[in-house]
Parts: sequence; C-alpha cells; structure tokens
Amino acid sequence: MAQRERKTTSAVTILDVARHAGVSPMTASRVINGNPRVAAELRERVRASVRELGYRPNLAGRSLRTAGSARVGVLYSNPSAAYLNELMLGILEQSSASGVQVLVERCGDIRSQRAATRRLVEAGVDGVIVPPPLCDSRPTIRDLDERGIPVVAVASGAPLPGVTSVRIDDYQGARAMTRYLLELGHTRIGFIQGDPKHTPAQLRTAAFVDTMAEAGLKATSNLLAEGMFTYRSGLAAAERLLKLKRRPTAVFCSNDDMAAATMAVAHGMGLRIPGQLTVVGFDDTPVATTLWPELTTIHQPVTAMGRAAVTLVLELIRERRQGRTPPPTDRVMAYTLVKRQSSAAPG
Amino acid sequence: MAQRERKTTSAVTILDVARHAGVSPMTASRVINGNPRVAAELRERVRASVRELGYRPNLAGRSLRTAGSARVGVLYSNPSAAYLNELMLGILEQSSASGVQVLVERCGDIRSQRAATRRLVEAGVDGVIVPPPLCDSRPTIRDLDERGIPVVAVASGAPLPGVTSVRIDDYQGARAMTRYLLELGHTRIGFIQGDPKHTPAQLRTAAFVDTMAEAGLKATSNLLAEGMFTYRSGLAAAERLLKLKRRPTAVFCSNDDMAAATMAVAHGMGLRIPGQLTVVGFDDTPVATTLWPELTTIHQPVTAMGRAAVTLVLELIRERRQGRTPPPTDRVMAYTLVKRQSSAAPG
DNA sequence: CTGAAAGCGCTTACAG
DNA sequence: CTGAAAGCGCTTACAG
Repeated sequence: MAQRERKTTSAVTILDVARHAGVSPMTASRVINGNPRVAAELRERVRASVRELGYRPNLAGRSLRTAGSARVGVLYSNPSAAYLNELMLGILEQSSASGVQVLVERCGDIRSQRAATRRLVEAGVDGVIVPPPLCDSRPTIRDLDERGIPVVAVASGAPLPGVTSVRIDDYQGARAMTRYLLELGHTRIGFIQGDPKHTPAQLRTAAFVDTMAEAGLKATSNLLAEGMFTYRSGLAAAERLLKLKRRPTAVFCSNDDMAAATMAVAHGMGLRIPGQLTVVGFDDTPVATTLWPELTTIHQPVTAMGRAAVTLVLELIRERRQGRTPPPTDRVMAYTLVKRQSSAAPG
Repeated sequence: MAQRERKTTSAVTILDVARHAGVSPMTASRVINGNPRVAAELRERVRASVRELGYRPNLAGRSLRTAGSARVGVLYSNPSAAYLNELMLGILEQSSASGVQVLVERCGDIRSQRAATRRLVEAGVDGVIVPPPLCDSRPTIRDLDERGIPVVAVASGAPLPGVTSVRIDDYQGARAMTRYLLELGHTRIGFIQGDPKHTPAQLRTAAFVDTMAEAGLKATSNLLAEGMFTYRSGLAAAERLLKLKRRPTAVFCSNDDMAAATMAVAHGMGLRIPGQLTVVGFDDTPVATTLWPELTTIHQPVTAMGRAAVTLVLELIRERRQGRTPPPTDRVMAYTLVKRQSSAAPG
C-alpha cells in the first residue's frame, strides 16, 4: 500500500491533487474555486482526487495572491461584552478563512475615536468594520471615508447614507414580536426602551408603538419605560412597570439583558413566568438561554453578520484597488422570532 | 513631497523597509523577528524605517514559510455559549496572528466524538485543542494521541497524565474565594456545586470544604447544594439554601450562571445584596458584569487561555515535525479574585 | 554578522 | 477549455 506512505510532515497541496487527477495545477485550482469553464470530465476527476486525498486549501497561500493580503480594522467602543464577543467570532472566522489580517482598536469619546482611527490608518488597514454604537457616528465614518478607506457599519438601525452596512430590520423584528404578543391575546403590554441615542433602540420603540396603534391599542407613556440597554436600567424600568395598578400581562424588552432584569424583578414579586407574566427580549444573546424559563426573543444572527461584514469590506477593498467606486450595499439579514418558555397567553 | 506618493493599492512590505534602511531583506527580517545576531547600527536603522514607513508584517506571507501552514482543530461538545465564545475569540486571535488555520468540530456522545475526531484527521489537522468538558475525555484524547496528533487540553481541573494543558488552579481559586468570605466575617456559608462529572467542579468543592475545615467550620451537607453549572440548577439549589431555617449569610456558587440564579432567588425573597446576603461566583463570564449588583467572582483569563492553547499546540507541532517528542507542559495561568458589589461583611 | 538564492501554496495574467 | 510562467511576502537554509 504505497499510497498510504504519506509524509506526516506536510499536508496535501494542490499540486498533489493535480498530479493525482492528471491535470495542471491551474485546472485543479479552477475546479476547487468553482470556476465553470472546466470540462465536466476533468471537473469530476479533480473532485474525486480532492475527496480521496482529503485536500484542504491552504489559506495562507491563497490569500497571498488573492486578498493581496488585505488588512481590516475593527473600531469599537463599548457594546455589551457578550455581543462583541459573538461579533468578533464571526469576524475572525471569516478573516481567517479569507486570509485577512485583523487589527482591533478600542475607543471612547470623539477625540479618542480620531486617535484610534489614525492608529488604524498608520497600521495600513485597507478597510474598517464599525460595530454599534460607533456605526452611527458620523464624524468617525466621514473621517475614514475622507482618507479613502472603505467602511462597513454593523447593526445600525438606519445606516448613514453612502455607507455599506450589515444589519437586521429592527423595525420589522420589533413589529413581529409585538404582533406575536397581540396574537397570544395580550392587550396590556409594557415596553422597556433601549438607549435612545442608538438607532436600533429608536426603531424598536417606534415599531412597538405603531403596531399597538394598528391594533387599536394606545401605548400610553406609563406603559413605555425608559431603559439604557443595561441590566441595571432594566431593573428600575421593570420595577416601575410591574408596580402599576393595572399591571401589564406582558413586557417586551428592547434587549435580552433588560429582559433578564425584568425576570428577576418578576421573580421577586412572586409572579410566575409565563403564567402570570410574559417576558420577551430582543437579540438572542447567550443570556437568553441561560435564564430559566428560557427567553422568547428575536434572534439576531450576530456571528453571521460578523462574517458578512468581512466579506463586504473585502469586496469594497478589491473594487477600490481596481479603481472603481462601487455603490454602497445595505445587507439586511433575516431575524428570527424564537419562541421559548417565557411567553404564553395571559393567565 | 514625493515621499507621500505611495500607491494606495499596496501596503509596505519588508522589501520597502530593507530598501529604506539600506540593508538586505534578510537583515530586515532578522531585526523584525528579534534575532540578536545583527549589528546594533543596522538594527537601529531598520527599526527606524519600520516606524517611519508604518510597516506591519504580512502574516500570510510569513506563515507560508514558518508555520508551514499548520492546521489546528478545535473539538468541543457543549460548554456554555458565553464561555466557548470567549475561548474561541482567543483561539482565533492567536491563530490569525500565527497564520494557523482553524477547523472546528462539534460533538456529543462518545460515538460522535470518534466521528468528529476522524473528520478532523481527514481534514489534515496537525494538532487539536480540546475545551472542557472534553478535555477530560480519556478515550477521545487517547484516540488523537494514537494517531500521532498533538493535543492541548483547556481548563481541565486535573489534566490527564502526558497531556499538555492550559488551565487555572481551580483549587487555589476556590480556596482564595472561601478565605475572602471568611475574612469578611462570614461563618455560615452555603456552596452550590458544579456538575460533579467535571474536574474543575470537583476541585472547587474540595477547596471550599477544606478551607472551611481549616477555619474550624464544618461544611455540613445542608450547606452544600448540588448544581449542574446551569442557571436552572442554580435556581433550585439557591431556593433550598435560602429557605434553611438558619439561612447562610453568603453563598459561593461554583460558576457565574448559578450565581445569577442565586441573585434572582434572593431578589425574589426580598433579600438585599450584599446587605443581607453575599453572593459570589466563579469564572467571570460576561454575565458577572451584566448583573446588578455586579458579581464578585474569580476571573479566569479565558481569552488568554485560548491564545496560549494555540501557542502550545504550535510548539508541539513544530517539535513533532522535527522528529522530537517533547514532554507535556502544564501551563497554569493566574486567576484573579475580582471584588465587585455583590459581597460585603454579614449585615 | 550579512546577503543571494530558493521556495512555502496558491492564483493572476497571459498565451494558446 | 487548458496550461506554463511568474509572483504574492516572507523566511529557511546555505554561503561567505
């Protein structure tokens, strides 16, 4: 069995595949990359060899030629740790798959944003990904734009004009959740808002108010509680809502952290969830499945959005290298309403 | 200013640096990699050029030669989403910095472990990282070992003999936390255990019991509640502990999720934290700072452990490629006792 | 201590 | 539709 006598030292390369299939490395490369201009028979031979040899492309080799060794910066301030983790996971996954180098810069106020931007530029980034809430920072994005660096905004509620972005439709997501609560039979529904400076928070609130109105229900101000997306703010808001004389039978929180807080308060008042109170969130962060009962929420495909951001910024970089200025893309990904155990018809 | 006339198309390469410094690319490479066998003067010149040109090494180019394009697998089952996210973050960071390709396989029972292992092997991985709880799965690790593939176990409480691992000292961590509670003046301390099949859980429990005993306090079985590391199990355990006639003044939970549950139950009973009840956790996952009051806990440097795992597995891979079989390393990283607002002297 | 040569694995032009 | 040549950016051996 001379075939098995493979050096354990080195992996299978495209040359091995080409030899095995009896074609040139170029043809092998074309098949592997899905180029259709290859005779069907050769394509089959190459595919068989790939399978038989267990070939996996070496990304470093590929990217050296293709991505032209692009470098992508991530400029973030302070979203929740869980959210950022998940997003970075997607960004790093796709970067390593595309052979892109990632540089991360953290910043706070406007001044530090300028400094962080400068550092990224000096490090020679070819494009920048901007997670929330910086995705809505006009000065920062303009700053990058003026330096000729492509930008992809992640999870903005309303992407700035001319800026390529990846997001979900926050309005439709919040609308879907409100409708779900209405369909369950709830009419007295409380809503805990997110940070009013964040565009997704604005849209989620608007969708709730509009959808209630359509159902002939007025979202009065005593049912609209202010929050800041933090657990702590959720605690205060939930306490206010759940102590109303006419207590809501359901509370829709603009994110999962505040929903966790609402569940803690409800628990504190001895309310059974979902029997006496339905609690729902938004985002589907890890906390949603940590809680018990598990949280009904709107799933945002954060990891996939991270991957998409890298793909989009790479496209922009390539276009630019060829001297083109492509129109901005607005990639709207699908959200999902995930029904778990924290929601039911009013008791 | 002819100097500024840099093609925006391509980044600064080591050739540019070498030319600018008036040396060969090799000398530039040596300086950049910290090789000491370079004349001081040349070293300075190269460093200056690197700074002036804003040179950043292209990792794809480097790894093509150095890492010999190593491929690392991650074989995981189902730890908490938050933990895995954070670990993967470290793993991907370091992989992309080292030009290593990462392949991830998920599995469940023993049979699927074998299948997942086979898939990784077929994909040509040169080494495998095994997060908890699989890090303690003897059959899986032996399986890889027999195929000659280096393994790094992450966060095992007691690494299997012969296996390289990255971990913290769970025993000392739990001991430090217990001592802290004792120093605050608590004597009646409840403990919620983790999944008894997990080695870290075993050590944390043992450390608590031992440290209490040293202080002349017996950790009676009614103060030792069973848990499984899940929020839900924490809820049940906390309910039992907090309803004891002689209620503990502090509860030490074997992880943060169970501490979150304990706080929810305490909240439910109208207990002020930390005034009437101190609650502490272990791990310092994102939930610890999401809660309010924020949780006192043992910080485990999960991201850094992910990075270290990659570095270690790469070392093993290189050694093996040179025909050596190095002795296993047991890398014990530092934990930190992070004091936040959920702990205080008994009221 | 320094450098000229070669090559890591892959793909982009270019020629047929 | 197919392939021979060249080169992406870097570093490993080898020679001085």
